[in-house]
Amino acid sequence: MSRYRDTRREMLPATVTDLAEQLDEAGYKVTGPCLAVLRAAAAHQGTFSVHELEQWLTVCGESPGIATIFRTVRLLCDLNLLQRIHGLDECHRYSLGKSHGHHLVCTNCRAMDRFDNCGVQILVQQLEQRTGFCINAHLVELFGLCPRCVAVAGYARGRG
Amino acid sequence: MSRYRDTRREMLPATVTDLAEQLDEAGYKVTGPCLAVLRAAAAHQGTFSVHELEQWLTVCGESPGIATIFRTVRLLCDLNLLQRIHGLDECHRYSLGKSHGHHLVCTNCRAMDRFDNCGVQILVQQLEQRTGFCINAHLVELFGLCPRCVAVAGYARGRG
DNA sequence: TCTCTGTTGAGAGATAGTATCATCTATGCA
DNA sequence: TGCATAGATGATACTATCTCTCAACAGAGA
Repeated sequence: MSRYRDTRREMLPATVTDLAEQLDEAGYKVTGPCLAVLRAAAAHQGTFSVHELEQWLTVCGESPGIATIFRTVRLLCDLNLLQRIHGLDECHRYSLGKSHGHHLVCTNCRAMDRFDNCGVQILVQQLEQRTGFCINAHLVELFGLCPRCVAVAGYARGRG
Repeated sequence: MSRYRDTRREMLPATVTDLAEQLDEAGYKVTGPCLAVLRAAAAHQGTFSVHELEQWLTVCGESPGIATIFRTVRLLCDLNLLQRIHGLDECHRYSLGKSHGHHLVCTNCRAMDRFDNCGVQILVQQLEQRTGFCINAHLVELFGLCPRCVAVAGYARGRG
């Protein structure tokens, strides 16, 4: 077990503490650079890219190497503490959150809402019968405008 | 209108002819290198990457520059004749097909089935009410094993 | 304090994709 | 048929994302 629990716990926001504890429990050392990446991730509501984390850390005067940021992001993904967001055109954004969450992403401001029950079970059953596939994973992401952007821009809506 | 219709039509498979005609109708010249990329795409059942197209073309003794392949792929995407496949970890594969198709991809052999009605309309309505988002696009991709891979490997199934 | 083991970070490199620009080619017109 | 022109090509350089390697560093236990 790392020293993280003893020395740093009190001064960190809950999300960071939580993430750090899970890394700790998974047997990884929660070091300074690692903690910095966690803080950067936690500081970003909605979605973020690795580049954005790097910029945030630079602004804060902490800049672990880009390799460390990528490494920590990959680790968090492996532990299902971080989810990759699949955009319509890009796949280089992430959001903090436990496994099997789906995302509702604002295409204007990148705000994000998360939902769990995506209701594709019936579809999965139908397709398994029709195609003979054995379906064991799915990806459901929704895109649109968040209430604030709708209010600001008054965009017309359409269906994809 | 390009010369493509007059000179090349008879010697090409139907998929290629169809794609070429649509490029033609959209005002693009269907040249030799362009046609080669179309043939490469049509030759790949299921999904393919740009790198795979390049390799296929090289093997066939035709190798338009990588820029041309990317350019043609992007053009086909823009015209909705090609769809980007969002995998769980990668987003660098494509499949031929018209707009708003969803994909059921074999994670073992990359075989692909397509379906249109993904049944997320109810979910969209519920989420719009709950979150205030104005949802106008969605991404639904399913992953599993195709019948052949199921038969060969006898994989146990699980739910994602 | 020493040793061992895991982490960091710099840098090289892989992969995906774009931008630029000289050259080529199809097309329309005379 | 020849010419002018617009659009396509392809080589190359470049950016972005991400991985790999390895020496140096740091924490934990003896």
